Amino acid sequence: MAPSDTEQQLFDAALTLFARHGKAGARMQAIADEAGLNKAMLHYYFRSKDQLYEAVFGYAMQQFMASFDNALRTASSFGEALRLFIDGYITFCKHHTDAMRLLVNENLRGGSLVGQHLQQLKATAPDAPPQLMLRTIERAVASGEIRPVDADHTLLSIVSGCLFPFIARPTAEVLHPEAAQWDAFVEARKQHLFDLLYHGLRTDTPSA
Amino acid sequence: MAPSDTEQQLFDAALTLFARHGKAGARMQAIADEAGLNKAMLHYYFRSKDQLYEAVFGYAMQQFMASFDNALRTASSFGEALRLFIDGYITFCKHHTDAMRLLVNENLRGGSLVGQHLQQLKATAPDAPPQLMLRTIERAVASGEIRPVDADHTLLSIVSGCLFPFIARPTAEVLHPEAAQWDAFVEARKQHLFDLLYHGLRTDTPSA
DNA sequence: GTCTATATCTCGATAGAC
DNA sequence: GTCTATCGAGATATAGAC
Repeated sequence: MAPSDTEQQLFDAALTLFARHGKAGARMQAIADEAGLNKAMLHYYFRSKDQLYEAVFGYAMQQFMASFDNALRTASSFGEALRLFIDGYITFCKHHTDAMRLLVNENLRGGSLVGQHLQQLKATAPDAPPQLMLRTIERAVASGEIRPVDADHTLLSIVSGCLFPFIARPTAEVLHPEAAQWDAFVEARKQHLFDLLYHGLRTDTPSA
Repeated sequence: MAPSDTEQQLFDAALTLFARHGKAGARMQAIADEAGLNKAMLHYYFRSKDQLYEAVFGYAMQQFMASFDNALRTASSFGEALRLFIDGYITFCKHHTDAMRLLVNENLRGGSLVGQHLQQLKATAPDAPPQLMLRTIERAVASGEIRPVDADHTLLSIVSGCLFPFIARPTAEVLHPEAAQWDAFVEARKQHLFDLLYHGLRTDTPSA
C-alpha cells in the first residue's frame, strides 16, 4: 500500500521536527505547519503523537540499516570493507541527517525502542550490517590481516568516528572554524578516519 | 556566595531530569519531586524553566572542562598525554553521566548555548583542555613522534571514541550482551582505545 | 524561605461540517 | 479526506498565607 501524498508529507515533516526538537519538544501543530496541513490530518493518519513517533523511528532505523547492506557484501579484503563501511556511514549521515539524529537521540535517552527494533532485526536478519561488520573484523583477526583486537570495541570505534562529527557539529565548528565549509570537512573525514583506523588495526607497518 | 542546601538540591535534581528527558521533556513538577520540594521553590530560586536550564547547562560545561585540566599539563610525552586524556574523559563520563548527556543533547539539537559557552571559554581560557590537546597533537606531529595527521580530525576521533559508548549504550548492549557488566566494559575501553589510537598515530611500529 | 492553592496558557486530541 | 472550532488535560508560573 503506497502511502498517499498527504501521508508522506506529514511523515516527512514529522521526521524533520522530531529530529530537530526531540519527541517531547516537537509540536504537532509545528509538524502540521511544516507539511502545509493541519493537526486533524496528523491524527487521522497516525492516531496519536506516540504512534507517529514510532512510525518515524522505525522508518529511520530501517533506512539506516538498508544503506550499507550491498556495499559491505562486495568487499574482498578487510581494507576494502573498512573503507566501504566508513564511506557508506558518513554518506548516510550526510544525506539523512534527520534520521541519524533521531536514532542517536533515542539512544541517548535510553529509550526502549532501540532495543526492540534491534532485537527484531537480529532475529529476522542475522546478517544485518552491524553483525556483518563484526564478523568481517573477526575474520580479519583470525587471518592475521589485522592485530588481535576486540571486535565489539573496534566496531564501536569505527562507528563513533563516523557519527561523531554530526553529533558534535556545534562544538566542532567552534574548535575548527575553517570547517565553515562543512561538506569539505565531512569528505576529508572519510580519508582521515580510514587512515587512522587502518594504521591502528593492521598487523605490519611498512615505513613510509 | 555558596548556594543554599535547598538551591543545590533543586539544581542537582534539575541536572538529573534534564539529562534524562531533555529540556522539553523534563517537568518542573518532576524536578521538584526529585528534590523532595515543590515547584514554587524552583521559581523562587531560578525564575523560569529557561533560566534553570541555562544555569544547569553552564555548570555541566564548566565541570566538564575542569576535569582534565590538571591531568593534561603533567604529561611528558604524547603517549602519556593520550592515555591521560582518554582515561580522564572516560572516567568523567562514567561519574558525571548526566552532565555529559546534557552536553551531547544540546550539541545534537544544535542549540546556541554550546557556541556561546565555548566562545566565551576560548576567550577567557585560551588553553582550556580542547585547545591544549590540539596543541599536544600538533607538537607531536612536528617532532615526528606521530604521523602527519590533521589535528582537528584526530582530536575528534579521540573524543568520539571516549564518548560514544555512553551515547549509544542501548545499541552497544544489544550488539555486545556480555557487556551486561557495564563497568568492566567501560574500563576495558580505556585500554582498547589507547591501543587503537596509539598504533594508528605513531610513526614507527616495532613488531611485537 | 517554604508551602498550598490557583491562575493562565499550551498542547494533544476530537467533534462535526463540508 | 480535509478543514475549523473546541474540549480538556497538564504544563509553567504566580499569589498569598505562614
